[in-house]
Amino acid sequence: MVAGVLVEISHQNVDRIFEYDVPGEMASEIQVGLRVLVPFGKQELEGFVLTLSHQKSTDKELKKVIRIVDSSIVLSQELLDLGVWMQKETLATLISCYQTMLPRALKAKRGTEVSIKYDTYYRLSDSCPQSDLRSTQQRIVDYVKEKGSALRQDLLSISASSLNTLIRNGCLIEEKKEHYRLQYEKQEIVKKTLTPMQQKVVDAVIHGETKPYLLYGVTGSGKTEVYMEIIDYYLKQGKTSIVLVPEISLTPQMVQRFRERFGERIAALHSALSDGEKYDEWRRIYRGEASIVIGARSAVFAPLENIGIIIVDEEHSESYKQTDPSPRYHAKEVALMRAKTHHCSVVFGSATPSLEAMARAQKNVFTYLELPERVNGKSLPIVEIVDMNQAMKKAKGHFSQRLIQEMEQRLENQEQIILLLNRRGYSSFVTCKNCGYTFKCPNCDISLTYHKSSNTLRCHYCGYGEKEYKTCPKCGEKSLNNLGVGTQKIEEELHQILPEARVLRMDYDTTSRKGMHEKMIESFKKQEYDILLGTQMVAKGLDFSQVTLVGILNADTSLNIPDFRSSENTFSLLSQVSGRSGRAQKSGFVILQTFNPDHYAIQYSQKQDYLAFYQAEMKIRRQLKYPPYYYLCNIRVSGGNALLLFDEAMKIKRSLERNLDQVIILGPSSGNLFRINNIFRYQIILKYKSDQALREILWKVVDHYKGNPKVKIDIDFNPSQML
DNA sequence: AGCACGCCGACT
DNA sequence: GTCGGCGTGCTC
Repeated sequence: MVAGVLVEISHQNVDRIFEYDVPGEMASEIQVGLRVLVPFGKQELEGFVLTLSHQKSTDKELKKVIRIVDSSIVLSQELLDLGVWMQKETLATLISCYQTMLPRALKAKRGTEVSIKYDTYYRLSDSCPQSDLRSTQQRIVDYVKEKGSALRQDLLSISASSLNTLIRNGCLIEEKKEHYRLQYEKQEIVKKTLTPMQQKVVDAVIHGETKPYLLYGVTGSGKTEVYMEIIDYYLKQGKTSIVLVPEISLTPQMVQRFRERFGERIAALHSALSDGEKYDEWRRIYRGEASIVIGARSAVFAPLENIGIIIVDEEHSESYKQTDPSPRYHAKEVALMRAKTHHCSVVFGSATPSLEAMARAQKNVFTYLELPERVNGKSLPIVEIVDMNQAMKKAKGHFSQRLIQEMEQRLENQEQIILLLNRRGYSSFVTCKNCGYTFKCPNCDISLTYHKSSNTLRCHYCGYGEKEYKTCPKCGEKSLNNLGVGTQKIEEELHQILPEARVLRMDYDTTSRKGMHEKMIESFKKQEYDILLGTQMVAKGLDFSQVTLVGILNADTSLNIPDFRSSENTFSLLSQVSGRSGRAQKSGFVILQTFNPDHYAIQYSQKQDYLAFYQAEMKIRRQLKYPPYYYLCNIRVSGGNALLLFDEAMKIKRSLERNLDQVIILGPSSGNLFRINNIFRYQIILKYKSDQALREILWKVVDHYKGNPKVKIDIDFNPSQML
């Protein structure tokens, strides 16, 4: 037999099937979707078996498969097909598509093996006398009899010596069972009664057409309950579910809510798990032991069969697009593709739907559903804008008089406050007030950022660092200015303004230790603190009943990012964080400090009017030919020689101009990330309405440069950001 | 990605 | 004359 194998190297040159001879003794075991070890040139590599046949398709002598790695397949036919689709969609290598579908422990890659852990169990043998044993032995036998099969550790705790005697006498038979690193306690099943509006949405999905749905639900409208009810319906039909959430909202609390309802039917896949734990969860899913998978982007590849529903929560989140390592896939598109093969519906939920999703809803590609009211019957919080251009004069640090006044009142009433420091697109670079000198990375054209914890200036792109300077290296003046505020600075200010307030600071520094994030949330919930101060991470999903005030310290930093989605992202962030206020009995209030009080994203945030924002933003997108009116594609050309690179980029542009019509071609431009780690880059941006010929032509470009060490081509369809 | 083969510059 | 640069090509 001949096996067609795709080896583990992600490179255009070898991203194709290589054929191997299957030795006779392997013929009965080998299957498509298994990993095998094969000789490849001088090396030995792992690869996936993609085809099996009785005839080779080359004249060359075939080498032999060395061994089979897996006892059962790691990629089903569905996932193998999905990979081929992804490869065409993203123009990445096929092997990289398969690698991203699997937990690290199963990626065809040598040296990544994670050992399965086993527990030892005992059951009674037929020859075992049921009575007339010594008393401790009898206790063990009774215990095993009652349980059917008992864990060694438990029996040891009764009596080690009696256990050994029983084993020696052949009374107990040893069994090995897989030990999952994560153990779940059985939960009381909690089910909340749905409001009529929630029920209506549930009915629409489970009894309606099999198609994608967009669920627009304001913050606090109880979307999660709706998801769970839908999942429950399919669970009872013997079907499985996928729930995608942004990594940032995949908190233990969130998983806990699902576990309270569905117990051990839940498998959670998130970055906090170790490789071994992820592998265990993957195997529970694979074996059908878990039928509801909740996880971030890559959970869309969960090895489920018979999927009944796919839910994408916080649909607007940019985290569903993979940017950095290729394949640059979009989990929402993968979800739609899997739904198509499984003939199931998809629910995209958000309080601020992406323009793309909303536009699809308006064209009835998605069925539009809404939850316009909060479950507690309260109206959305009132948002007050403070114009910082005026308020600066009387402000203390970053706090306007109005905000301080409101905070004092909450402290008096023993209510809680959330403060958001919008750090998106924010950098704390160091400049000289005297001569304007800024510290830049010697390898990248990027300003260095000040890191207080280590007292160093660091480059975010390559990690280069140098110690902090006291004087300007150019003019020698002692007038270095640390631009940009961190949460630490704000915390210091708070202590001066409200010395009695108990402040909890939550940012990447304080939550990086494992488990800190949830600890902080718990202690804030218990009202051990008055004020929760943090970055983006305080905006999402948190549900604190005692929070009645949200203060947004700087609403507009994210407006200044040179990206066409900056308004959308700002509107979304502001809506999300405002929604943290007034979630229980008390009404919520929001103070929004801004230097751009007239900007439409700010204005509509204040009014909490998503639809009006949507319409305003759509007009702008149409004028500027941006999504959802046009698709975007970013072609990145990078390499070590800037001059040669520009020539090559121009060649690509001209060739695209010759071969494509009705496509707008911009660039090549260097952008502000021109040089990173001494690698230069240009980008060409395409705007297009229909992509019929585009992928084929771009594939030819990729093919032309494959193996060229001087020019690297990276293609990103529908990029999430375009800096 | 690795690794070998091959064709031109500065050395014992 | 040789050692070694990295351009080019191949891996079933």
